[in-house]
Amino acid sequence: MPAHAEHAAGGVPGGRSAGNTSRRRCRRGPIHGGRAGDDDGITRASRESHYERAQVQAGVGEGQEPLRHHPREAALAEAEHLTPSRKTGSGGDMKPRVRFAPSPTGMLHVGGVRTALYNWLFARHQGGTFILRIEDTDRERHVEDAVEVITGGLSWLGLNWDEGPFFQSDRSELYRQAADKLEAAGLAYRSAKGAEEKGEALVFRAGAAEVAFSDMVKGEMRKPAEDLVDFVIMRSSGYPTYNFACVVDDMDMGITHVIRGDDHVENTFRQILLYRALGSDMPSYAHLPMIHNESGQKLSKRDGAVAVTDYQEQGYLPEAIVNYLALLGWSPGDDTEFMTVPELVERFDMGRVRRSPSRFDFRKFAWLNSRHVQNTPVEKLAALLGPLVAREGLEVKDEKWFAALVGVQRERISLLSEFVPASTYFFRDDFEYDEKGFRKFIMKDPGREVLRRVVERLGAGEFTEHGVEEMLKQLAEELGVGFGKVAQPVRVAVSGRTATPGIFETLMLVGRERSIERMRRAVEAAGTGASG
RNA sequence: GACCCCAUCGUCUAGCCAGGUCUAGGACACAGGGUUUUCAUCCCUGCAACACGGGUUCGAAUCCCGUUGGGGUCGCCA
Repeated sequence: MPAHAEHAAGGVPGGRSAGNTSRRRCRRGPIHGGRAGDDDGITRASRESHYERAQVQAGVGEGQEPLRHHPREAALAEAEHLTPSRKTGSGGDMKPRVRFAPSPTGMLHVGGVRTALYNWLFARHQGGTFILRIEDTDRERHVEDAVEVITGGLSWLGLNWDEGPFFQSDRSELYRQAADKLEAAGLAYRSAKGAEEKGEALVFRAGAAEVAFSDMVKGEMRKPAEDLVDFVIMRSSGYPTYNFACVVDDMDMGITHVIRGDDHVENTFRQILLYRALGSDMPSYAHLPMIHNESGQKLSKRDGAVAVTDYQEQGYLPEAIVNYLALLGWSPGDDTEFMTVPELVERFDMGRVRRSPSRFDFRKFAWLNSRHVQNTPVEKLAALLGPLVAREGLEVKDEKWFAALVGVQRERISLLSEFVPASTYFFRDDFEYDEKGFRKFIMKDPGREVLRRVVERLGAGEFTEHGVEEMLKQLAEELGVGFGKVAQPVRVAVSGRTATPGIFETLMLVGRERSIERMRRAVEAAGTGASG
């Protein structure tokens, strides 16, 4: 890993600076006038030149071009240049390098997952690199479990990373060096003001220049100098603050596009100041709108299920989570909503990300999950459901039988967790009868009569769906009643419920012997008037 | 409060940048109906939105300004 100072000062090819500089220069003119790589960065940076550069970059002064009319498109157009065809210059690999940089809090939040997903989709769509970096500067002392929650969650979702995970806690030297350079250049000063403990923090001089950037989703963003104040970059404890570590790392890792939640826009202004001071061009930015809860606020732990593991437990499929989260703030432009992961990768486009926040809608999420459940091959679904069945103490004695069961229940559940409760009577005989159903279909005519005759005939004929169908239909005819009058008593007797899969499939799944036993038992219960 | 961002059915959204083809399209949810052995699926129908006010224009959901509303950020947290 190259030391960051060399990287910044030398304009090392392969990093972000070489390619972006020329791009910016030709596309933006003076507003974001290229300059990184033209000088030695922090080694020669005096405070004045820092400010001058900033002014030029910010478009302050006479004869400047007004802001682009469609800044968002400009930012997007720039991102488009990161295509293989543009690779030929001396800049080396021009493909985007993005990162997901969560802090190890012990859970992977859906908002974080959405951020990770958009980074991942952006990278995969363009053939770029997706990097995982753990932001553990010092607050949380590197809890191993917390990291596994993140890596495990991303893996489960299929969001594989190409580099990392890197840990900020392992990179102190890098921050130290960068901080020293800034201090030596007079761009930062020591101060004990507001110290929580003894000792001095290193404070960065915000300077007197406006900061502006073109966001890929929000368009032109700017902040006047007077709204930017000095801020701490190195704590008195010797650890870097978030903004500082983030910039140093993004530079060092050659991050070309920073894609994160828009709760970071204020940080972005400060971070841009740091790029300038460290003599680097800045990356492109995409600030994603927040995901809100049902009351319209930023989704937080208080809103119930927000961790991926919560959804995992409730029986959401990873592809459904990915699909739903992708749709929260982005759409492909036509009416397509159900999409597989490869389709998402194919169609994802930062230019179609919305600027306004969206609410998390559990109903639609569940609906989408049901679509994915139905789209999942039976064998795969059976493998997923097996453990859930075992967890309830139920036993799968026959894999083929289980696959058949999964096949009939697949279209009836939207969450995997619904499978077991909906299927218990297929596993065990000690179910109770639905009170109303028992009275209506078994106590009343022709309930008992139907069951007596079915018991007689079921033992004899061919026990196949077709054979049973013939038999039951003939019986309905004999009794001069509709088919429902025959099917419902059988259904309640065999399952205890009024709603089950098709009666023939249900009978096949329960089996001949057990079906007969259950119907006898129902007749008996009806005789004693007990339905329990 | 200051600064920043946002604003189409209850929700997710298409349309907006390149104004007319929009009596605003789709989806979820909801209501009604149909298919059907129950459930589910499926099909049909319905309900339901351009926040408000100005301006520009022959013409505005689309462009501009303002208002209102909502959100975000204001840490030696990330």
